[in-house]
Amino acid sequence: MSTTPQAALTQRLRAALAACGLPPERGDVVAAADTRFGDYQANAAMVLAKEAKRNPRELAAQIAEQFDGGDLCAKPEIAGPGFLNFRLEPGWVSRRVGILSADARCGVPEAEERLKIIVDFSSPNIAKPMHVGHIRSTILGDALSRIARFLGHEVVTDNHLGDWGTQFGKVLYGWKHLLDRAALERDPVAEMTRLYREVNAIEQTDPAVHKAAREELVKLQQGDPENRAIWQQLVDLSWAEFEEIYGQLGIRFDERLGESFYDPALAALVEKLLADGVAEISEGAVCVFFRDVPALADKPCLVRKSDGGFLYATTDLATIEYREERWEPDAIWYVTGAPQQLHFQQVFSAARRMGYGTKLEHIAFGSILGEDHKLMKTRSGDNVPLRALLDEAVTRARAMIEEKNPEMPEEEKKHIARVVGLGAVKYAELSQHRMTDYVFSWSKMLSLQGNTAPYLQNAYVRVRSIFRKLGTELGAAENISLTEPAELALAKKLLQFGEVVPTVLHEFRPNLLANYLFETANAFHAFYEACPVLKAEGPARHSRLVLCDTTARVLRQGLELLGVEVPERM
RNA sequence: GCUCCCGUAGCUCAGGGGAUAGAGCAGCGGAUUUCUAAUCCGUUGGUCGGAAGUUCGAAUCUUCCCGGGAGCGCCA
Repeated sequence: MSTTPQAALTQRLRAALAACGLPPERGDVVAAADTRFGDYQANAAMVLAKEAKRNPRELAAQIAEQFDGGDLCAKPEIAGPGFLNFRLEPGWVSRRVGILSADARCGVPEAEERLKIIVDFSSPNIAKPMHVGHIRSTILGDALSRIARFLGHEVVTDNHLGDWGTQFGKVLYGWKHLLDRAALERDPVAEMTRLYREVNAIEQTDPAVHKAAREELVKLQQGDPENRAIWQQLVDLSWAEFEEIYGQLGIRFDERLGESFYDPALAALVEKLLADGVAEISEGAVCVFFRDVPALADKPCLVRKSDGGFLYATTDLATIEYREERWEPDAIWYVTGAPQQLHFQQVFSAARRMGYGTKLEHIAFGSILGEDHKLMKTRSGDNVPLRALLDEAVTRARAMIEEKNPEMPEEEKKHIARVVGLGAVKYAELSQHRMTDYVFSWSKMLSLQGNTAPYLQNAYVRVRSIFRKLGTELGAAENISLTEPAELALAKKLLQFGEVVPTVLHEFRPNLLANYLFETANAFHAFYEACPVLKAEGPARHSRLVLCDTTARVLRQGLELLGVEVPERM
C-alpha cells in the first residue's frame, strides 16, 4: 500500500501523454483546487499546448481520449482554458479505504532515497531557564525529525547546548561569592540566573569584580579543576531541568554535544582555515571573506577575535567538521530563528569553502508575540519561562475538562489535561507557517473550534467512543462500499494522507500536515453528523466502521508526527 | 547605508504560477429524545499594502515604492 490517488492518476496520465507523443514527465496531477471541479486536476494540456503552439482545449481532448482510467476514474472532463479534471470512482475509493485500513503506514510511502540527516534544534543555554524563545525550535525540530524518520530517513537529533561562553565567568564568580545553597536546592536554574544577574549588576560599578569574573572565565577555559567542577555542576543541574521539560513534551535527543565539546578543536580549525587560505587576518582578527558573493561582500565572517578568542561561527564550523567526520551526513538542518539568517549564510558559505558539499539548511522561523503584538514577555519584561507556560497550558485544559466532565476519575483528568494542554501549545506552533510571527493566544489554541489540537483530538475521541459502544474492535476490512457524499469526501481525504506527509519536508512545513489533519477532522465531523454508524445496518454499518477506524488511525498517526498525543476520552 | 522576513475579510491565519481567493473567531440565521452539540449546516464580509513588468493565466514570479519587524567584523 503505497499508491496514493495522485500517484495512480499521474501514472495513467503519463501513459496518455506518451500515447499522444507528448513528454510523459509533464503529466503532473494535483489535488483539485476546488472539489466542484473534481478530485484531481492536471494542467499539462495548457502548458504543453503553449510549447507546441496548439490549441489547449483540443490538446486536452486528445489527451483525455487516450486516457485510460481503468476502475480508478472515468474519462477526465475538460474545463476552462484546458484543465483536465478527474473524479475518482466510488468503488475504487472504497476498495482503497479497505486497503488503507490495514496499512501500518497509513498509506505514506517511504522516501525513495534514504538520507542521513542531522537535526540541530532546541539548544538552550546552560544556567538560564528555557523560555518561549526556545519553544519553536524545540517543537518544530522535533516534528521535522519525527516526519523524516517516518519517511525512512536516518535521523540524528542533536541538542547543541549553549554550555560555553563568557556568561560563565560571571556565574562562576557569583557561585564562589554569592551562592545561596538553599535556593540552589529549591530551584537550581533560578539561582544560577540570579547569580548571573547580580554579578552583571555589580560589575557595572565595580571594575574589580568585572576583572575577577573575567579571570574566572579564563581559568575555566584553561582547565582549572575547581572551575571545571563547578561548571560541570551548572551543566548537570541545568540539564536535569531541561530533561524534565523534554520529558513532559515527549522529546528526546540522540546527542547533546554542546558548544564546550568543540572548544578543544577551535584553535586548530582556525589555523587550518588560515593555512588553506580560506581565512585571512584582518585588523588583528581572523576572517573569512566572501568577495565573490554580492550579498556577503561587505560581511565577513569572524572566526577569531583580535584577542585570540573564538566566536559563534568558529564553533559552528568546528561542529560541521565533527559531524562530517563522524556521520558523513547527507544534510544538516538547523532549526533556529530568522534573525540568524546572515550568520548561517556566512557559516554555510565558509563550510563550502572548506570543501564540504553536505546540504546545509537553515530552517528559520518567526517570533512569538504577546497579545500586544510585541515580543512575548512577562509583565516585568523578562522572557516567559517555558515551564510556567506549559504548566499553564495543562491547568487551563484541566479547567475545561472539569467543566465538561466533572465525574471523570482523577487519574484520567490529569492525563487528558496534559495531552490536551501540551498538544494545544505544540499544535498552535505547528499549524502556523513557520515564518510568520504569530500571536500567542490561550483561548484560540485551546478552542474546540477551528484549526486546533483539541478539535482534532475530539474527532479522534468521537471515533473511539463509537468503538467503546460497539464493544469490539474491527474485523477484516472487506467489501467496503461508500456511497454517501460525506462518506466519500472523508474517504478521499484519508487517501491523501500519503500525499501530504512527504510534502512537509520539501520546505520544512509541518503546517501543511496540520492543515490536512484539520480538513480531515472537519470531513469526519461532517460525516458523523450526516451518517449514523452504529444505527446503520449491514454493509453500510460495516463500511462506516472501517471509515471511522481509518480516520482515527490517520489522525493519531498524523498528530504523532507532530508530536501531539490523542486521548481516548476528553 | 546594505541585507533578510512579513503585509490577504473587523480579528487570528491558510493558500506561494491555474478556474468564482479560503478557514476559524466575531456577526446573523438554523439543527440537539446524541454514536460526546466539546459538533454540524447556512449566511454577511476582501481594489490579496501600492505601481509597473513577465505570462494564455499573478495573491503567488521580477523590479521599484510604502508600511512593520529583524540582522549587519571582534556576543551567542
